[in-house]
Amino acid sequence: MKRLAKAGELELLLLGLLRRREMHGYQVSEFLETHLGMFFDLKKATAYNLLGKMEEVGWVTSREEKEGRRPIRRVFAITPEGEAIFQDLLRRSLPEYRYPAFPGNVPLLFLDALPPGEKEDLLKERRGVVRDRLTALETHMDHIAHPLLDHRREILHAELDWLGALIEDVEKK
Amino acid sequence: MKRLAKAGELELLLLGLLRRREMHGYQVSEFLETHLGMFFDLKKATAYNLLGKMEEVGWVTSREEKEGRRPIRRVFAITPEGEAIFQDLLRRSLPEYRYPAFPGNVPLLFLDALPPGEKEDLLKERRGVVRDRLTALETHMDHIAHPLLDHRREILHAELDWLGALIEDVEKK
DNA sequence: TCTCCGTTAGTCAAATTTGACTAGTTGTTT
DNA sequence: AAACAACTAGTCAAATTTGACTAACGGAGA
Repeated sequence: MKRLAKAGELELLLLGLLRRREMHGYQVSEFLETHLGMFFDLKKATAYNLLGKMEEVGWVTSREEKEGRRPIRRVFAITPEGEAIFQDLLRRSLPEYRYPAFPGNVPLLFLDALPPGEKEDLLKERRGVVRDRLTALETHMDHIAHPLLDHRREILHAELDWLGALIEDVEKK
Repeated sequence: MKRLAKAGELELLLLGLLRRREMHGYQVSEFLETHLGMFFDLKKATAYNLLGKMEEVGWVTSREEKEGRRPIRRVFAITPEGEAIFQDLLRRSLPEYRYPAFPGNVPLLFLDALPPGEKEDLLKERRGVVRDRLTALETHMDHIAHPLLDHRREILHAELDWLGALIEDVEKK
């Protein structure tokens, strides 16, 4: 058996899913896409890759399954070692906080490159987009409740406030 | 000359830097690390790679420079085509808003896996970490002002509020 | 019943990103 | 002045991630 790979959030995510019930690869990637795609972005091929690695190190097992005349599929299940890793990883990563990356902020470095009038227009356009996102989210939240949705609302709120202040600042210049 | 590559934030960032003044690769990567490392995370090797690609498509040029007895270095400068791309990219990306990824939120999906007492403890520990980050940032902000620092403060604030509400929720359970 | 289309299940080559390494230069200590 | 650390400048192989592809099956309509 191979050496322990270092585990990150993606491994935690996959282990956490397999903990609920065993799943075949397609099921995993579909669940990720439809239920968690809003929050995390783990593509199908990456999921398959990670599942393969985690099998190599013994955190998950797989067996082949043939149902009806559908193509054979590999069903993954978490092992006791995987569960141990999950428990450890959960406890170590929950209290951590790493500041997320905001690649969308890059253009904000170069506001100086824009003529005075256009600058405000583009910022206001951005604010409009954020506003729309927020209203869409709040509508959505009438139906479904989840802490991560609350999180997103808070973040969008913060973006709005910040953009508002920035626009004011740029305007009074 | 090669076909146009599709440009993203990283290209915008590099073009924006080279717009101010020409720089050699090491200078670029050092500037990224020391001045922008807090905000964006673009490693040295990636920067070199992108500079190479951007040279292939004609957005930047490079010439060799020998200073004193130091090793030869390649000095990169933006071209008129690069400037055009920069202008276009800036105007298209500024009003966009893509929600950032929060990989650190993965463990929050699995709070159910923790016994009642520990859950609150770990969440409070996380809140402590965020709080410390915020105070550190506010101290830092007494000396330097920058919209992106304000942005970070707003985000950390939002995290704190959200964590507070979540902890309350979990406690009253 | 034949055809076409969307779903299921997964693979693969190519693109991207990174950590580790090299190798010369300057500075510092003893 | 010898030894050693730290800075400069960049390269490279390996790991990661992705978009595009395959191929079989099930169902709907003509």
